[in-house]
Amino acid sequence: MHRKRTVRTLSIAETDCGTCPSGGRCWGELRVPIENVRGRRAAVLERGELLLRQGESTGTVYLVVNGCLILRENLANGTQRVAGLGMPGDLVGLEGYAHGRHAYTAQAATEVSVCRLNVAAPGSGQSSAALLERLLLKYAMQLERTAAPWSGLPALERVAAFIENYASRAQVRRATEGLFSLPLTRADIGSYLGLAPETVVRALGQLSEEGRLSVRGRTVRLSEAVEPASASPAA
Amino acid sequence: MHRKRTVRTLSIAETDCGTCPSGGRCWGELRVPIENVRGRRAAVLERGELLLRQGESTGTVYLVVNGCLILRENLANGTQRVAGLGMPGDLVGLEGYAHGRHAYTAQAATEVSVCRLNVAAPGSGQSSAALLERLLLKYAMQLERTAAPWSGLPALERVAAFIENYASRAQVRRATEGLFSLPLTRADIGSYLGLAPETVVRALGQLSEEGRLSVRGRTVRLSEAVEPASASPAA
DNA sequence: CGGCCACTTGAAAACCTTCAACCTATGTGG
DNA sequence: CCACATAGGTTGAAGGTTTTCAAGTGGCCG
Repeated sequence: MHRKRTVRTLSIAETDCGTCPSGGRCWGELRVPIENVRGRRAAVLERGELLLRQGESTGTVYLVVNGCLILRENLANGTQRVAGLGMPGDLVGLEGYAHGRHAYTAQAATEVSVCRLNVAAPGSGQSSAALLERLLLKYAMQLERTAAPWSGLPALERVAAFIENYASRAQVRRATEGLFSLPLTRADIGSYLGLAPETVVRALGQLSEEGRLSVRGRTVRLSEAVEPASASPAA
Repeated sequence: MHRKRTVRTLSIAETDCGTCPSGGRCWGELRVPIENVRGRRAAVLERGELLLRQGESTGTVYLVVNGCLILRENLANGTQRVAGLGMPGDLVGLEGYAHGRHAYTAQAATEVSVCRLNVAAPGSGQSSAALLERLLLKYAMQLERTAAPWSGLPALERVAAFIENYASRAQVRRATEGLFSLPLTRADIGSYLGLAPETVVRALGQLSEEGRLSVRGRTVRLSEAVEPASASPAA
């Protein structure tokens, strides 16, 4: 194909959401009038162009005005998946803002116009309130976690990912040496992961057999961090 | 069972995150010191207690300090699913804040302690910046959408839900009478939904046959809102 | 002790993926 | 203007995984 990989230095103009032709529609059905929010309106991206790339370290946050962005994520095992869409009104680039590094590549699926938002860099304390930054950061992290990384995976991996994820969010490890108690029933886990309870049972059993963890009832012990799995040059 | 459905009026005390025993750990690995954030520390919820209920219309936002909350969602068809977990550092109750109505019921899976945050009601413009509110609202909506509603569904329903979701986010309907162009390949849709491209093809075909929509290539027309499917007394 | 709930296990059925072939539209070069 | 190349789309059949159904175990509490 001949997809243009350029991120043109888009023609940019100061805009005030109050006077923007979209009439604040991008901000959704809010009950509050748009007044003080200002953005930099960037011109249209053509189909195939990239707005940002995974790994890039810009803190720019964009608001999608029109069109559709595909958010593609390169997985550690070399495969790729579509992690989400950027639709009118969505904010894109928050992981870059929160972590200084974009979690996915955003490619225009149609013609897309975006606004670059004027958000102070995290930690600078310059923006209207320090609280704002803080909540933004929180949210970005939460969002990222919610975008379930176990979407297309087989049941075994889904359960494994869930356990790992739970352990990390529960801040296990340091304190308890990987031994902890899972406060969910098999049915709850299944409901969360989109699996039948029986499948959760069998997956846990198999993970036990494989030595990736040990389970007895709701007590789980994680095996040593067997997590690298990254820069392997396999196909 | 004998689960206590009470939300006790918890013993509440003003706290400053800077002097809290958790030492700001709830806020995660942030690069900025916690100074101005204040919360109201609520006492511990016992296992089984509810922090908030789906449909309730309070605008309270909580920060989980310790423990694990299960977020349960009652679906329109009468079934229930686990929509997520509330773990230490997570914000809970933002849908209530954003829409004035909680999207799920939060039940304590372990002993849980939370802080009630002092966030001004949306629209009041009282908080440190109007921008703050706005970003919060945006985020809450985005979060909610990201928590893919098609998690455990069969392929057919997943594709149907995706199309509906796309159409609504693309703000179709009004303008185009349900006729629009899907800017994704079958492979992209599959990758997003965790399905094989062939499965997407077949699902679209079947949805067409069933009259729920019509597809030709990337052109889609939604049928009349055939969405009620709610209060049917079927088993 | 009996009941309930969570958990476990096995076998059959349903579903989805994979593999392979073929079709269609679009754009390129002759 | 046509032939060809390519990416996307479609269809069929085989195989694997997950769900469903059914039965049985174990622990906790009244």
